Amino acid sequence: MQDDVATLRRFNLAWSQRTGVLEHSFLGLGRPLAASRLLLEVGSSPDGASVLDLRTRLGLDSGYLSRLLRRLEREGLVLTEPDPADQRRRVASLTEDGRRELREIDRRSDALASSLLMPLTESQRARLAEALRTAELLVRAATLEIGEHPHDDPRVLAAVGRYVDEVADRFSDLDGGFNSPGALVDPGGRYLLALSDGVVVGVGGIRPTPMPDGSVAAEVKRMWVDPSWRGSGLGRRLLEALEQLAASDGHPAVVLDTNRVLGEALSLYTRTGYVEVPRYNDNPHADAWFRKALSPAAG
Amino acid sequence: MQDDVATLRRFNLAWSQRTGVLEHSFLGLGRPLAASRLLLEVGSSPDGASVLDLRTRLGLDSGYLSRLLRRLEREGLVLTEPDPADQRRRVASLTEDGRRELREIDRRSDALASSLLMPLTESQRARLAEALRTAELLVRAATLEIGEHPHDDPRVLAAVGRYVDEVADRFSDLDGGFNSPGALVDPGGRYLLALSDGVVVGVGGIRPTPMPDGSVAAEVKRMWVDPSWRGSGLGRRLLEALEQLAASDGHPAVVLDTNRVLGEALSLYTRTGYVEVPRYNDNPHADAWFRKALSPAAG
DNA sequence: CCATTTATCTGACTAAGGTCAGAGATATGC
DNA sequence: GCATATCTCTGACCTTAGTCAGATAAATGG
Repeated sequence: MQDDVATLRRFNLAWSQRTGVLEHSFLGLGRPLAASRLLLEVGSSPDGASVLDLRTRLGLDSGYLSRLLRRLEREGLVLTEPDPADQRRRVASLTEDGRRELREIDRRSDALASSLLMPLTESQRARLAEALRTAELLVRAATLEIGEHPHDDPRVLAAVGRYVDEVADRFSDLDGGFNSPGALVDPGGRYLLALSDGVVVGVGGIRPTPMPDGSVAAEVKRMWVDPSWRGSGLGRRLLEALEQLAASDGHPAVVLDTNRVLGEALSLYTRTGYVEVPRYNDNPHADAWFRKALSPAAG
Repeated sequence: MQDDVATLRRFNLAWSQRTGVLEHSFLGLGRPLAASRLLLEVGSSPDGASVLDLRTRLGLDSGYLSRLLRRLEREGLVLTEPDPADQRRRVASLTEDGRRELREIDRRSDALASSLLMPLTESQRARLAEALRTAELLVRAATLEIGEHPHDDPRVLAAVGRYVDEVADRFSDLDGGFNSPGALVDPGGRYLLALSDGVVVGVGGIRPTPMPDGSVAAEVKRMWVDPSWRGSGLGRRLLEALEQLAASDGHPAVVLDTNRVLGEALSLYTRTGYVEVPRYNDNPHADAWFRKALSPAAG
């Protein structure tokens, strides 16, 4: 661990010395860094962003943000108009000049990144890119936020939708039951989202389910991990968080069904203490059923 | 290449968002960032640093630097005294309090790096550290400076010394000829250093050498790459730079001797166009001799 | 309809970061 | 020994970054 800390710090020093330039190149366009960042943020959503939105995303004081916006307006790069739905709010969007400016910033950042890669051979570049991909995934994994969200949160619905799309791809005979949006999430269930920089990269839910013996257990449903996040241990963390949720609801056990085609999932369950049990439901796409008892103290 | 540029930029964004905090934690000690950086820089050399030195290393305006130093002096963290060798100059060094403060900054940086690694499993941490090591090596390789330095530059002598130590380890019967410092570098030779952040990570030289056929060729001598830099392509780049140097001196060819024990070196030579030739000197530790003709236009 | 809350903006203020023009002292070249 | 260059410092000045206290206008709850 101490070695890893030293490695991280050494890397960070070397990296920031070389890419600090990259950040400051925004200043090369004769604009303070904060203004450039704001321009980027306004441009990140195609239909503009509300001032409130920008404030939370950039973490700026409202007075400061207001002045920065005035500056970009004076430069003719953004346009702010009242929000028709709520006249107190204002939405900022890029002008044509603003979009051009954004492309220029993008071009410069690309050029700088290119100049850093240029001295390397093809195979070195590939090794570097691979290392950076790995490092990014793991650093994101380390700063992931797993939290509960209401069943009707649009992000929950969207994530479950992606889960269903994937399942539908694997079991092509499956379509009927999933076509109505209401069937995707259970209003009686509780859902967790894994967010990385505000982007949903994983979802999972539990819902109370009657067992053949008359008891009620928490059933894990709709567990999905973004393809680019597989192998990062996120599935395991989601599962553990769901188990905690179930325990805090007083459930004696967690159950789930799966299909043996999904090898990774199967091995996750057995590795984390699940034991195979007889069929407890009539899901036609399942061919394996698991159960894990929860310690009553937990939660 | 375009993909690699995008990967680099994505990584940089994710990384700087998470470690910007790390930088700003210096502010946590109630001191502006510039003052903390100055403190670090003063502390980096045990005997203190001249104001001139600090100015070039940090790239600061002399007036600004002066004020920052006064501030640290007021806080009792550094002490500046006139340089006995040149009374115009002043050298800044840490006080006992300054060293304590530096340790505190170090401790905090460690704690922050730890907190980033904490959520990861042991194996994830190891993977991340490995990726960061690779990325650091390659990024350093991309920003390496290879340049000529006088044969009596102390850094050249030190680097050649390390080369000799290593050779002496491999050929234990070798000691006599190398013991006098003067024998290590040839005043008639030209030497290249590879510098990463000012640290020597490789060396190589050429010197005119008479060939059996009466012509004179440039002989590559004292080529050495820091162990942590092997596999980064540095050897090849040094060799190419030496060839350019030889060509600019008007030499028709580059020659070198080596020993078959040094497999990596051997394969570098054959890969880059060297062909084996008969013995051209009486080096008792060599058992292979190579030659590469230079195109007269080059240089 | 009125009190309260919400969203944005303006004005006043502060610290940080940095530049520029000399002043003053010391070293160096001739 | 004198002109010139070098090194550090102070004073004046500027922009950037950010905070805080209201003012204003629109929405919301009752």
